[in-house]
Amino acid sequence: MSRKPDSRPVSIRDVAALAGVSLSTASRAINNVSNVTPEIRERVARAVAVLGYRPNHAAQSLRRRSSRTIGCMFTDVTNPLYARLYRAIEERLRNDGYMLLLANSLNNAEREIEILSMFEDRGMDGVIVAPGNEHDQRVVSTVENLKIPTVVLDRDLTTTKDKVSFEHVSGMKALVTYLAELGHRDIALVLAHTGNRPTRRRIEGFRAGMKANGMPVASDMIVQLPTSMSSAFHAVTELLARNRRPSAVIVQGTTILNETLNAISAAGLRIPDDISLASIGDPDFARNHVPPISTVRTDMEAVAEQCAKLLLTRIRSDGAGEPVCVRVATDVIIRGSCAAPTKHPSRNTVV
Amino acid sequence: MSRKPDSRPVSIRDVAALAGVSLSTASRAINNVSNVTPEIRERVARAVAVLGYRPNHAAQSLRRRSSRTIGCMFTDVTNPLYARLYRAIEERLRNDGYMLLLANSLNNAEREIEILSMFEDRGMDGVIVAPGNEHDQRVVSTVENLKIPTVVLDRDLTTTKDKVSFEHVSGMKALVTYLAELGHRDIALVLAHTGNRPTRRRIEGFRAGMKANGMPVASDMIVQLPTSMSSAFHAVTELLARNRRPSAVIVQGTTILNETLNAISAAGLRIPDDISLASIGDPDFARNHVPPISTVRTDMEAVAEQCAKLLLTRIRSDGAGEPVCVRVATDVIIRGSCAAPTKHPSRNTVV
DNA sequence: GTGAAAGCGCTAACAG
DNA sequence: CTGTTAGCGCTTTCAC
Repeated sequence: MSRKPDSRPVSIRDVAALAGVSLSTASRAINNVSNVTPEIRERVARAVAVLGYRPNHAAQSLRRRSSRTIGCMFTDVTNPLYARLYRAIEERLRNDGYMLLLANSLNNAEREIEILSMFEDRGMDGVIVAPGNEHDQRVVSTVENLKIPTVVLDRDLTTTKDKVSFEHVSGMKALVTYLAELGHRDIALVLAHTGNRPTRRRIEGFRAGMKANGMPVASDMIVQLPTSMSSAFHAVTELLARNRRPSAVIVQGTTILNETLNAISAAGLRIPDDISLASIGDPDFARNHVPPISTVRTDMEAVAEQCAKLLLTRIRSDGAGEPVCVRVATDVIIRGSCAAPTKHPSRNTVV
Repeated sequence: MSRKPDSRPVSIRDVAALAGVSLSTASRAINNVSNVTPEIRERVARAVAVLGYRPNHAAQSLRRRSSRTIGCMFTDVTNPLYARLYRAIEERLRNDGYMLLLANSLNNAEREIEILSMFEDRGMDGVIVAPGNEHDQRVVSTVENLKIPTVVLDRDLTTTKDKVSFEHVSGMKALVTYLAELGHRDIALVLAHTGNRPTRRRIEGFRAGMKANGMPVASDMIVQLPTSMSSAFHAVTELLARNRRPSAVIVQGTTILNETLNAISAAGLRIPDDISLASIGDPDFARNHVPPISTVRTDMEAVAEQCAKLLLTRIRSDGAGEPVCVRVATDVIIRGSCAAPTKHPSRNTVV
């Protein structure tokens, strides 16, 4: 049965020998490249099957100068948004035979630089990155100098790399408009304070939405939490205890949404009767919550699709061509957590 | 300045040439192997710096038969537990120069088999896997036949691979005992219905705990939800509406915890005054919740440490040695969500 | 201590 | 259409 003591796994040599053809013919047959007699192709295929031959990936990579691997660098997979995006990218890219290296940068500049250069050293065919340090000059230039196809994800870097960014502004604007049409005027926004694009754009969209609907935005209606881990509970509790309490709150991210729900419940308020709530980002539980939470979300499958397309195109063209910048829409998903504000019966305001 | 048109990146040849030494000496100097004159070492180092030489990973892998890469296969990174574990493993293994390939199996047997064989083909130095299909014979034998160092994570596979498993039983037992000592007798358990080890063991631990404290466990006090995505809200709502409502509920996982919180709040109950709540698994928001949720948790850093240790040992010994099975403790973290049951004033029971 | 040479497993010219 | 040959970039005997 077996001809070798299994010391060395079978190589393409063995296949060629068994099929009675040369090395290169075996290679061609296996890779369906150029013309090979059907009969020979068949013989080689059989030999492959008999021997259980499996190509050596390192050798292929070395020779082809391609690892069929894509590197992903995100701040933290622990963030459900990134987890979902990763899953979607993996799903999309596996169809093309790619596997993914995932590195968490944990927002650390040194580390981001290191990861990026490891990706390069390891011959990634491409990378998808969302550097936490959008403004760190060393990080920015490391990204810029990458010599492999690169997609920058939702960052405002000035770069010649391909980018895919989310349309936060129009989404936020639409959400605010929806709320305005419901009759809300006192709308609060609660989000984490990151210096990055998403936060900036969301605030921008919020402001634009308020303005477009002829509403002023009091500075204390935009609450930026120090870090994404800090307690939104207290911030929201404070918000709800104000003399003039907002009739609607927009909160960003899974963690903050959770804590806001907690705070609203603790305050004895009902959604949407006493207060309307909408979320930026659409964690699974938002849909299953009772009532389900309205959100403004970005379709991660679409994002993944765009990243993949850009990357694959760039890879195939060997990096040639102008940088492309794709924008992915952000949609308002209306569910049951927003309603017309009550005529202040339960508001703290003195009527 | 530059001597080459940058068509080919600099290779170790270039380094050797610039340093005026042979290829092999350059290699030895770079890898700090065998004796090399300090002076030559210095010259080579300088050449490396000047040229910006970076080893070709594919070539190294081919030659060394080691990719310095570990493959991780989990059901779904979207599960916060796996996300945290991944992050911890990455953190631990990067110290040893490893990067990680992450593949989501999505609980699909075909896919698990495919992923595993890709890991093998791609010359992973080791893999850490938690197959969703613990009982699928093909998956099991694929794992068993892997020819690379393997750690099976918290599964009851009969295998000769190294394993690291969580001590669910003792943890659950301790949690139930804690609740019992608080005075609870009607304790419900809500978890997702997976056929896998964690679920089985948790139920086992729950039962053991009840028994040890002289409490009967009514069959309807263990609620298994069809899938982890199904609505725990309704299940818990039903639980709370029972004539004899449980005074304490233990719920498993982030999603179910969320929905349970939602259901309790919707039912107008207070934690821990009206009902005690404890969680299996410790999502970040459990700690930040008001009141903070008591949990039984496994320290993912410890798990990562064990996985890494096992894998590294196995890699260094070239796979030799008996399979090792490590158990990681599961701890009860007491926070504010459990209290002595009230004397049924708010219970549905007719007094 | 250092160099020459072989070869990891594979693909891609280049001949025939 | 197939075989011969030359490397990809690196590590590692084996001589010196």
